[in-house]
Amino acid sequence: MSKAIYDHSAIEAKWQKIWEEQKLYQVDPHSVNAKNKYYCLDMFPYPSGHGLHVGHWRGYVLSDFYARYQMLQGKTVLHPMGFDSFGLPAENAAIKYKSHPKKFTDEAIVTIRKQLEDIGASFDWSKYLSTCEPNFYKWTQWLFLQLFKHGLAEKRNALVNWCGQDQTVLANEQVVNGKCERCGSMVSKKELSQWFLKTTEFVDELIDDLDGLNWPERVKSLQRDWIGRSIGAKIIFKSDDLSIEVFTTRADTLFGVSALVLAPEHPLIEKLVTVEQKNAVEQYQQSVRSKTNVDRQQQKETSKTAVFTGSYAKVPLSNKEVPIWIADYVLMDYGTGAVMSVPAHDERDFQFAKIHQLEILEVINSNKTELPFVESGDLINSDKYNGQNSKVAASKIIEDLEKIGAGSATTNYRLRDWLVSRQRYWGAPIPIVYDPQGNAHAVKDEHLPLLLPKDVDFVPGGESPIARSRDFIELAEKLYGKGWHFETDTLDTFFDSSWYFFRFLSPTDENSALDTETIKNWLPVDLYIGGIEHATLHLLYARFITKFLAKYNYIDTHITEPFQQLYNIGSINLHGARMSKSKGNIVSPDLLVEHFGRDALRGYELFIGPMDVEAEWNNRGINGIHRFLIKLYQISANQIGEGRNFSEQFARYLTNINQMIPQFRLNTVISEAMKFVNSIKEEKIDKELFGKFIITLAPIFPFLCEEMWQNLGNTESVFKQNWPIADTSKEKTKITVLINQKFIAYCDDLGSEEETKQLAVELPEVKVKLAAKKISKVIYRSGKLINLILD
RNA sequence: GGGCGUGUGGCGGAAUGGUAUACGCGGUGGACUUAAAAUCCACUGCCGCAAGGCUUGUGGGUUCGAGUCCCACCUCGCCCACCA
Repeated sequence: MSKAIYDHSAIEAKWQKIWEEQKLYQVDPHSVNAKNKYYCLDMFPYPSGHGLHVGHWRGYVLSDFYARYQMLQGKTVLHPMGFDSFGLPAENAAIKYKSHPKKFTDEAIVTIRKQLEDIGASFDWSKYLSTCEPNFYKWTQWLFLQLFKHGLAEKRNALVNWCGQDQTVLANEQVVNGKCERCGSMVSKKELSQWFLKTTEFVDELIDDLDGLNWPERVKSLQRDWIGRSIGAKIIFKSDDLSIEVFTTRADTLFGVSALVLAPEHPLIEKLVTVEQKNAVEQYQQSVRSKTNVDRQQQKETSKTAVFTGSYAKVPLSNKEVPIWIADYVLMDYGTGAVMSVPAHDERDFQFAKIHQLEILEVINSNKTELPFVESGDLINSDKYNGQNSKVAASKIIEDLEKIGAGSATTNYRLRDWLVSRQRYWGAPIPIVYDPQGNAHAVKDEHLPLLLPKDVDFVPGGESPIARSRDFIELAEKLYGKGWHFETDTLDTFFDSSWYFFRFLSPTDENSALDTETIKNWLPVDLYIGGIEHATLHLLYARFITKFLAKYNYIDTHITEPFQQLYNIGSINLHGARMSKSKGNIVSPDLLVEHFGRDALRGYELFIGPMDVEAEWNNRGINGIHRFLIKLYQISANQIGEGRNFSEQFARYLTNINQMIPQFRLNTVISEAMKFVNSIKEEKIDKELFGKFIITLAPIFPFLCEEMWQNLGNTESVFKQNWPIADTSKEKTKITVLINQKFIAYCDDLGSEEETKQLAVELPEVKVKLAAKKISKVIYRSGKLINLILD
């Protein structure tokens, strides 16, 4: 038998070129029947100067598997790729090297695009887009203006998150444990006038529509928790003529209130504080102000610092007088910034009351001796509500409060509006122009894109770099008149990525942002692949934008969700840590590709372990896949012909992988393929059967499979074929014979216990074990096993 | 503190309640080679010369049968965290 040489470099170069010439992956989205489409999308990358590592490959290989698999299922597959190319890293690099962010970005794009092509993924590059290009951000600006026109983009004063390192404000979602999500430095609070998008307008849909999505439960619950819906009541407490509003989820415990507690920043404090307490209160407020948010939150149970205002408030319905306190465990930016303290039935209030010697009155009956008792039960010490169940009592109390104008049922959310202004250069300018009186107006459509000015020193200085551009100042006056000026902040780059998946359907359309008809056919995305780190960032923003566009008919109103199925790929680690340039534990794919080939690396990325969990990289593991490919190639070159009938093995293989593929179990798909190949050994295999086998492997090993496919005499691409149909008709039913739980042999399943037992006891292996012993019991499971229990 | 995971050979990992350790890596021995690499073949959970016994974090339970289901505990990991 002659040795065929598996020359991966030659094979890969050959098919890469041919596929490109044939435009194998290019689709015309306008011509496709919606039923037969498959939109497969990767979270598009930021063009980092560090290039791709083997961890990045994993996601792209996975999405490419499904793109190609769906082609073989007869679907028209859209699998586009582009770059999320505005953002801080390029700008910071430019400052460091006294260059321009565009230059860094362009260079990185060239490198990464080359690396992406190396993967051999089925990207349709004709749909390419890059968010920093004017032909994209023109429409990003347009989108912002649509939000503005519908009153969903608004400039307002607010206490916002400020990153001193990056010299810009951040959205709530970009603050992680009090630190900047990008640079890790401490975030402080600043009162600033900023642009907000009203994500809270869609808050209920953002929670409720999660139910219909095929997303990992983990991500759904992260979003639910982030949005944080709590159903409860607003209750108004009177202190002389002042009204203090609190939010509570436990209106049933109203008769157990022993104090009102306000956040230190609460605006009513000034009016509430008595002369005697003035000094103490001001000192307390001062001490809180000097704490960072993290310090403030890290105290938790250990200490509940607080100060008394000297004033009292009346509890509605009971008319009890309770003291008004100030404590920093109450947060100004949640609810109303004030709470009613019920020590007997709330952990925090209990600690607070113990430290400051407040009354602890039980109003829910519990058998437990230990307080606080936070569950529901029947009311006690609550006047006419005594004996009622707390759930019932809560709604009754709210009803009664409503009658006297002292409260109402309400729902409170943790989600805040999305702050999108950034005081940095490398982003899309916010397309707003101010008249001489300072009123905001939309930049006219004919002036879009409002280009980023070039004459800018973009070293950050707390105000936006483009405010210092002469060109930008002059342009505003030229277009709009004397005294007019543009907004000088830029848009959060998450705004760019919140709509890019629509633009892939018409990336070069100069007349409109959205191709509504095509979007109607192609959205939602069928499979979206990326890391879990965007659970409450990008994925939330993209859902918001989609809901906005659907509500106002920019897209078909049925498309209320952007991503039907989401899959989170587990990270690839080295030495126990996620690969990153800063940790210095990067494995580059380039040498592996050269040595083992793209197919082998693709296969190993999938073989390394389950797709949704982290995996530890081991360079040597790729050997196994490479050997497998060599074996495969040998068979295709030398062992095709009349020989043993492998149709039974193949049927089993196909049945197994058909189950595994929808569950993303691609590591075991490869195992199954290896088993099948191992069973062939040196024997001949039927050409048609082997061809079917090649088709099933083509999504993983596209280059080699196309080569083998065409070497078998086929002239059309393997990706134009149909996925084989599993033939289960020939499968014989063999079942396991056990004696006292131990495996003994296989035997035919005759369908009934009696017949099968007769057959089983005649097997030589069974006869030996049985000897003179008596069978006391038979357990027969049709199609599975027969278990003979001996005395 | 709350939520969600996880625990199987030297390693990555496999196993609709039915032969635990598939598949691969690594290792050992052999073939080929002047030699090496590559490739191929055999063996490779643990104890034992063997027969045989033991083994899925620990302890219970359900079952003819448990890595898998139930209860309790331990380990490690991730996320959220004074959200009223």
